[in-house]
Amino acid sequence: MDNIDLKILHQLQTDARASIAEIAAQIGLSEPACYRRVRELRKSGVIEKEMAIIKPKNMGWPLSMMLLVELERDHSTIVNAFLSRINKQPEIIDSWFVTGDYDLVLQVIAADMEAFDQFTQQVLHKDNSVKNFKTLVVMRHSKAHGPIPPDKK
Amino acid sequence: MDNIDLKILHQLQTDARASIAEIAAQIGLSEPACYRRVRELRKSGVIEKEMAIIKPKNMGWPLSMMLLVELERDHSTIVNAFLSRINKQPEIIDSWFVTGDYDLVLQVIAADMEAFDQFTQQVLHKDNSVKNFKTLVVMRHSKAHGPIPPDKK
DNA sequence: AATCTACATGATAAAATTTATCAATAGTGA
DNA sequence: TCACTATTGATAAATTTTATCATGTAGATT
Repeated sequence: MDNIDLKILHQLQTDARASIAEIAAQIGLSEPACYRRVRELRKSGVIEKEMAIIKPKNMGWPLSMMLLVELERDHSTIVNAFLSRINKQPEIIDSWFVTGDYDLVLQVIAADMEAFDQFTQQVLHKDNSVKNFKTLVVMRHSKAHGPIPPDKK
Repeated sequence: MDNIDLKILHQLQTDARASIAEIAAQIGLSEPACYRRVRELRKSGVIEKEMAIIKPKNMGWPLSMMLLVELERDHSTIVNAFLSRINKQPEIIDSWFVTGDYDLVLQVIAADMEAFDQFTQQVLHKDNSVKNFKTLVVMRHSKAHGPIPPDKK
């Protein structure tokens, strides 16, 4: 994993559909050499996946929330069970297990407020592992999926 | 935007490198027809972009934080100015403007704690728009970029 | 110093995929 | 029924990805 790889990764975070030829030109490398690096980055798992980014509202999910969850206990077995349980919910599109004033940050999408209310009832209120949670309604996703810079500042 | 488009979008969120032929087969459509739909979805902006997903730690950013920020004032001009200012920071890879107990949720990456401390000094403490903020240290990104389901539950 | 090995590179060619062209089909409203 | 529009499928051309092979460079060994 050298500087060239980092540049490739940065490029692919901006546009995963750029052709190998374009990337190769950008970083001054031959096409096959660039191709092999990209292939290795994919195979090794450094590139987790390549995916389309779509605004939830454009797929019929106009509401987006950030949930700050506090759990009852910190025991890892319980936490892991809880995480694998809730991560099955398709409405939860991102979930971060954190330490600080809360234990979990969830990004949840919903078709409407009623559906969101149902979600909280079934997934959170019913669950004994949840002590409480706060809902932040997303008004604007003001910066989305910024590319991770190749250099540390 | 019909059901077929939604299925295509779901597919592309799982794997943006699937060939048109694969997608077409999956949803029972000819290759050219499928191709044209994908092209329109891209052109119309429904597909915002296609990008590689990479864990920050694999690019030399081992630390990840969620910041819960409270702003001094709600005036939209001030808020917008603040947002466009901080969104320039490459360490901020996602930023949600929300309503509730906080005004802003930021995902920030850092090479180490010292760099993170510097970041908060320069970007947050120095800024008059910031009333205060809480830091949640990410221990695990337990669900990442879940695909947005094509149907509303 | 010479040589060997491991590894990444570039040139080229083959395979696969994307994209354009065109004729045919299905659905709409007059 | 008859145009009109929009979408489709078949085919072919253009582009891109991928494989093959020979070359070159750096580090280790004799």
